[in-house]
Amino acid sequence: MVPTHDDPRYLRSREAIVAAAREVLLTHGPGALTHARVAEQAGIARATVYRHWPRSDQLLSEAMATVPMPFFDAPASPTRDWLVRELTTLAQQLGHHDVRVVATTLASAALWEDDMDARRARFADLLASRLADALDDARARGEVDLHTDPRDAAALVIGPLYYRATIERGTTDEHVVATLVDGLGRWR
Amino acid sequence: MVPTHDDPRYLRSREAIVAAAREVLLTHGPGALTHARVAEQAGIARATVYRHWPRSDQLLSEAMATVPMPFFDAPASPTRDWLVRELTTLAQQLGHHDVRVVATTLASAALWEDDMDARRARFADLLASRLADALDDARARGEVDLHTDPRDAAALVIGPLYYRATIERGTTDEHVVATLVDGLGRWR
DNA sequence: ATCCTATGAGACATCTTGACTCAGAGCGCC
DNA sequence: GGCGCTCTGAGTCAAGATGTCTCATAGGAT
Repeated sequence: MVPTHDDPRYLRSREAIVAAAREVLLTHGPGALTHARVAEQAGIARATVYRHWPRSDQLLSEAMATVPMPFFDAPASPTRDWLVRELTTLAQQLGHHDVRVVATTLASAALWEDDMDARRARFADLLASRLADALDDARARGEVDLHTDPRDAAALVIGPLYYRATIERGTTDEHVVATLVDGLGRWR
Repeated sequence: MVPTHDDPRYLRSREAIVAAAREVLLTHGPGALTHARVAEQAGIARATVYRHWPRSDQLLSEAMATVPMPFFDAPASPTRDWLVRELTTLAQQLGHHDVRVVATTLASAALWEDDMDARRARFADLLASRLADALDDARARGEVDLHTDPRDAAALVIGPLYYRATIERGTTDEHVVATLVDGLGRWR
């Protein structure tokens, strides 16, 4: 009666579809993400794809969810060193094609689809919160005198990396990361 | 024999198509930009749209070109004041839906289409060059000691505004702009 | 071995896409 | 005003895409 969803055949198809959707998204872009194309890439029947994800925007959601996006790790002390490490990692991840695809697709799709916008909001909020918390903590410990509101910090330090990666299509070096961190406030 | 291209009928159709394409792009997104939809929006025959722009990516190019994008004006002195003015304007323009649509569409489409990537590169280079030139000039006049390479300045100051507008979907206030400008170097 | 469920293969109607045709209207020119 | 020329509107058409449905069969639980 009720669909099981733990049938090995079901899970196998599901995995094949997700992997194929991911592949299509990353190599041909969100515009190429159709049921037919995913079925072909996965080597399964078109009807099966429809059974799992009836609408193609769900397919896109799923495909995007499979690409690991950069987040801030748990803060460490001293906060300045932690922040430099995290931003360097983030800059490096933004150098990867997969991450750029998902980031730009997210920013673009969020303007037209509600669930994509919700995903964007969660993503932005998570980054901003983690950074703000770490900075609040550093400030409480007297490690830094901030020049700005901690909630602005994400835009201030991630923004340049993001712009560099998606608009200028280049990489960000260590020196720029250090400049960004020092721009947040006076570190002791 | 040879198509004229200054026939009033031709120009009228062209204008109607461009306006309609712009409208469709801005209200329904690049995915909705089809010949049929543009024809309907423009109130003209579908075949006419094909005659003017046979491929739909050309339609997208045209539509995007109709939206005025922010650039830096000619530098004024003192450079710091000019820069604050320009960045404030830029932040305000990034608050407009039209500009966000074109910016995110550009970043996204550039990953999949060569001419979009060329457009992106021109856009990024123009912004970076104008800013770098203005900063070089300010440095030569002794107005500023830069902390970074002037070619990095665009990412450093535009990046946060761009991130704020497209990922966090918020506005940037004057104080943040001032922080950004002061982060570039020591102004005299 | 038996039953149940998911899949594969295909049929099917419908919609979309891009090309083409042709009559008629709009425009430049005299 | 009248005469050509060219562009447009409206429609047709074939090919392909899209979404639904059916049914035989294979995979897996018991």
